[in-house]
Amino acid sequence: MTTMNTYITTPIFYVNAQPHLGHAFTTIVADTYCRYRRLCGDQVMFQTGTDEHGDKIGQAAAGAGISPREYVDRISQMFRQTWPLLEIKPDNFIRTTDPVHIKTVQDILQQVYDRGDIYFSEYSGLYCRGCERFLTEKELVDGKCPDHQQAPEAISEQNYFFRMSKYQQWLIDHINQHPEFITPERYRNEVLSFLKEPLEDLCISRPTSRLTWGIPLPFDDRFVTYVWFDALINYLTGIGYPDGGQFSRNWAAAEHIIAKDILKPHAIYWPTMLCAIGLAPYKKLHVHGYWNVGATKMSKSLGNVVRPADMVEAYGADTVRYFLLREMSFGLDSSYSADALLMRQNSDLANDLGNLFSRSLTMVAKFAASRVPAPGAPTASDRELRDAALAMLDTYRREMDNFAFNRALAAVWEVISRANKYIVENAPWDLAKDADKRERLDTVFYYLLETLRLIALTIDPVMPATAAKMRQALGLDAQADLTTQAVWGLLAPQSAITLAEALFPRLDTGKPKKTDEPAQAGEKAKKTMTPAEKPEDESLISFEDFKKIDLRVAEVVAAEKIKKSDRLLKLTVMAPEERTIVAGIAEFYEPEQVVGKQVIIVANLKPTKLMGVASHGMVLAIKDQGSLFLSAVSSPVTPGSKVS
RNA sequence: GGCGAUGUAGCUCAGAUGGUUAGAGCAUACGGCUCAUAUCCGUAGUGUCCGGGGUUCAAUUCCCUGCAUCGCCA
Repeated sequence: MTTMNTYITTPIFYVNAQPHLGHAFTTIVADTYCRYRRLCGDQVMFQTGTDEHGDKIGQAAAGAGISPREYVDRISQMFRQTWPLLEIKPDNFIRTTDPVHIKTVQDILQQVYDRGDIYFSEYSGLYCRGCERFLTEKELVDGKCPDHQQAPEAISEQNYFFRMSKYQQWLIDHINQHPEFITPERYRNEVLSFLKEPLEDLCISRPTSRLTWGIPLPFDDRFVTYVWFDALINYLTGIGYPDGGQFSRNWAAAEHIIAKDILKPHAIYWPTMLCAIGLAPYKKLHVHGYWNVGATKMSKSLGNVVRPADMVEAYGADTVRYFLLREMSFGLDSSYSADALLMRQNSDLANDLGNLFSRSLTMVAKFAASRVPAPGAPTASDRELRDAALAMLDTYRREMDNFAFNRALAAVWEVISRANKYIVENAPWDLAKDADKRERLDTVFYYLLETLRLIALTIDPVMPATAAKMRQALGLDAQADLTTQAVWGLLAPQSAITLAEALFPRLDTGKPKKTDEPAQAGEKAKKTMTPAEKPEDESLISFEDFKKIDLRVAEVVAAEKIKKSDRLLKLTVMAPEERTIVAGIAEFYEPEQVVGKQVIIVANLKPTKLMGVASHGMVLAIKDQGSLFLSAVSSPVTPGSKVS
């Protein structure tokens, strides 16, 4: 049997913001899928990394008063340090500032240029610095970029263009001939519908007069490379293109995992670029949806960003991984909330799986001297449990192959539920009282332990630490393997099992267990209140309340007066992402006085419109005897730093 | 404005080439067990399957239309 190769990538993440839930999800999916493929015996290569060039990076670095190099090193490091917290183990972490990547990008540009697929042309239009691209008139709302609330600048410039249009028909044919090229189907349809209109050529350069933080074009040093053309090539660089040992084998097996916001570059720019380079397109593109936070979108400018490190600290890596994969139907949006996570933790993990594991092992310890007993002849109940577990393995594999992690996990949990039922059906505690029923008891335990073994096997890619604990308690090899271990009856009778700690704690939901009568509920609330926090505390807030306020340092990079308003200034700040904040300080500050200042902002205030300008946050200022002073930072810090 | 998707129990969602009682989990109520992390098992519900019209013996499922939400495009 030949070994299958799998090459999985996440996007390289843009270092203009710290890692958040969205980044974490993509990377958890990639890691889980990689672990799953390894379990199936594949040779797997898993790559993630950071994207570090472009306008916004240059600006953010300037805003922080450090060099772009220092800036990208800092943020890239945050990504690199986040993944181990989530039990994510990439084989390669690539950075677009790596010398080998820069060289590869230049080689490819030269090659495509030499073939005549890059040409020089003049372009004039409205350029939005926030988007780092030209906008069409129709995209503007009130003359401004709808995403950045900024009037674009009219720019006329010469640039290099990639003949993307030349490959349009080829791409349409390729997608039609390969139904699984882009999945789920909704995104494939979206791309095909986009391709019904003529494709424009892609501008792939930026003049150094406007941007220097990028890869110089090899054939014209007055320009640097457009970030997407630079970034996408990471997928090749990371596996040794053009002649690294494993390149061709890995490239044929390339599967990219992305969120839906970067569908176009991956589904359109990238395949046409590959075609121009003379390479086959990647094998598959897997597109997932967004995580909303509660009922609203998670966005940098709303300031409701969920940080993976915080989640892990609160719930543990396995719970976070399980929750995200169980809750999201791949391709669709889902919403994250602490409540939903607690529900999963308590119901699925602590009550169902954790308790099943705990009660089973305790009973084997108590009634079978911590040894795996030898099974006797199976009854209908035994066979039913075994068949359910074996059938689950098939469903599990099918759904995992399909990226339907939620369904794969649902199938596993059906067996967990089935096993809990099996215990009640067979009541081992009763069997244990009767010496004549010894064989029956042994059989029940054996079937239970085998089921747990198979459960541990299937959850291994999703919850590696938990699976390892289970395997250890069951006295199994550390190495899980779906190709050899997904059969019934592998546990050796007489082998020892060891009691383990509870797999998952039950967490306090912060709600009373039952909804009592209103009066009683009040009574209860009183009881749980400590004397110290009783009556007079209405004007005091708890530390929990305080923690809700996301205070950060922001650096003002631009400021302008808002017409028809005496009091309002429109500020553009980096915190660390760019956002617009309207501040009522115009009576005290001229726009040019505030640019460059670092101030403290409330970053998670609900956005509001003031004089027609959307404001994403609030600048803190001090009022004193009719004057007003902006909050200040005692020494320069990285924009976006938390204040607490 | 164009194209597309979605709208099912309190919540999150599944589902049927149209056919007698429309499902799961969570939440709720009641009952049972005691091995177990006050866990587990059982029972009980509740739904104008978004509104309106049409096709049909029969539609929640097909068609049209309206409303709502969302996505892509312009």
